[in-house]
Amino acid sequence: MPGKRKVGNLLALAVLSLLSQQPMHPYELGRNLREHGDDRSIKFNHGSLYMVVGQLARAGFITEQETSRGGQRPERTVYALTDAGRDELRDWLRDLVAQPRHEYPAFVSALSLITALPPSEALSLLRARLDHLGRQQAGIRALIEKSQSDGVPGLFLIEEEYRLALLDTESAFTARLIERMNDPGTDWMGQWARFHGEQPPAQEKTRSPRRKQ
Amino acid sequence: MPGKRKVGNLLALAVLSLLSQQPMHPYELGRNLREHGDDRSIKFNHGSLYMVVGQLARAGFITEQETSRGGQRPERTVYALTDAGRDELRDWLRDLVAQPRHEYPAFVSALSLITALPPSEALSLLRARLDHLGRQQAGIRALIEKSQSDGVPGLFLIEEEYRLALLDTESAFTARLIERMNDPGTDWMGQWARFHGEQPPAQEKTRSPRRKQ
DNA sequence: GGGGTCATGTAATAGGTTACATGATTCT
DNA sequence: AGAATCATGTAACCTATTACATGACCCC
Repeated sequence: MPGKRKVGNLLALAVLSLLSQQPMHPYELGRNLREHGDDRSIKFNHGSLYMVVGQLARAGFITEQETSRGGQRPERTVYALTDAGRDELRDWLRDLVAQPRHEYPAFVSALSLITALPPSEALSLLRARLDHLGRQQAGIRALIEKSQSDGVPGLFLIEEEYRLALLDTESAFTARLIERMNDPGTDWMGQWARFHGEQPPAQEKTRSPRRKQ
Repeated sequence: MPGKRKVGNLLALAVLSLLSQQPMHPYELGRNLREHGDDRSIKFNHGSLYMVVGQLARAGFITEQETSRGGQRPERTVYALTDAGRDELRDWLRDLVAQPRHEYPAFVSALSLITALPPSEALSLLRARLDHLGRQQAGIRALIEKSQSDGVPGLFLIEEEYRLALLDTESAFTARLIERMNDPGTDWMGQWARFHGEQPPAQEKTRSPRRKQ
């Protein structure tokens, strides 16, 4: 429903945002993204950056401003935001904040197929995940505390706080899943064992109670 | 770190899983994915399906079994899982369950750049999001209840429950963010207003307290 | 002064999405 | 019978990731 953007990669949004502060050449964009840790929130790699900059230029959101300054370095081009680019930045961001969209986290996929594993193995894998999650949580907590003690205003930590909240939820869910599997009251292990290894029945899933036949 | 898979698209995992139950031709795979609502957990579109099937075949995880049955329909090819494919399915799934990996949800990106919007606008956009989230939550709750009353075992609803848990977290976080913005004690709106519209300072973000200079 | 790594970018390849094509079935 | 929809796939086009290239600076 939300009409396609000319340039869809979120990396482009970060580029627009940086250029809204001052003109830069691509490499500088990359440096800023890394230094400010934006690459934790937005997938970034060298190649994609140049691609995205090219797309933005073709779409008229940014323009070359000057070119080939500096001694004998390989010809760098400085880009600046256009008015259209400024509009796109605002509009895109508005959309992103206001409109949640359906996403596909890997763990959702994993859960939807997990019954293909034998139940006892699934249990131990879930325990391993819980372990790793704990480490990640600790990492983010440390990061937040360090930033705070470095005087970074709380405003600039919200995305890490959000990420942490997601991790907490995932941990809690995983732990609860393990419990439910072990709880004989739910008979999950029984169902699981019955489905596992049988051919057709793993079919009968979520919706669509098999039309009449 | 986790060595690249020959075929990386999660849709391929779903294909392996379906073929582990019985051989099928691609269109049938698609029908099953849709009918069982797997397309809520795994991104799916017609074109990608054929691509992925091709990749799996080249990688030796599946093979053509028979071809061109049926009257004058356009030549359909039935694929079956190979032993290598069965191994890959298990191994991939194990990895996916046990190892959480860094992801990039759109809302994290949005939060990391949200200060580019004027604070009052951000507030109303967040309220709008909260609204949409509420609707999505209601939708999933309804789906789960309907499935339960249709007799679908709880085991097959875990991925929807997990998704719901994520939504709940996002809602709570968003609501709390709105509160904190309105709380004069935090002075977020003050900081925000100061950063917003100023050129360089929106720089000073998360990590890296600007090396000495 | 030669071996790394920084700075800067281009090109080749692989991956994924959209559009196109066409016989069969069903609806009105 | 013509329109819509299903069934089935191929091809064209974008996007994104990896690999390649090369002068400058920095370290011991």
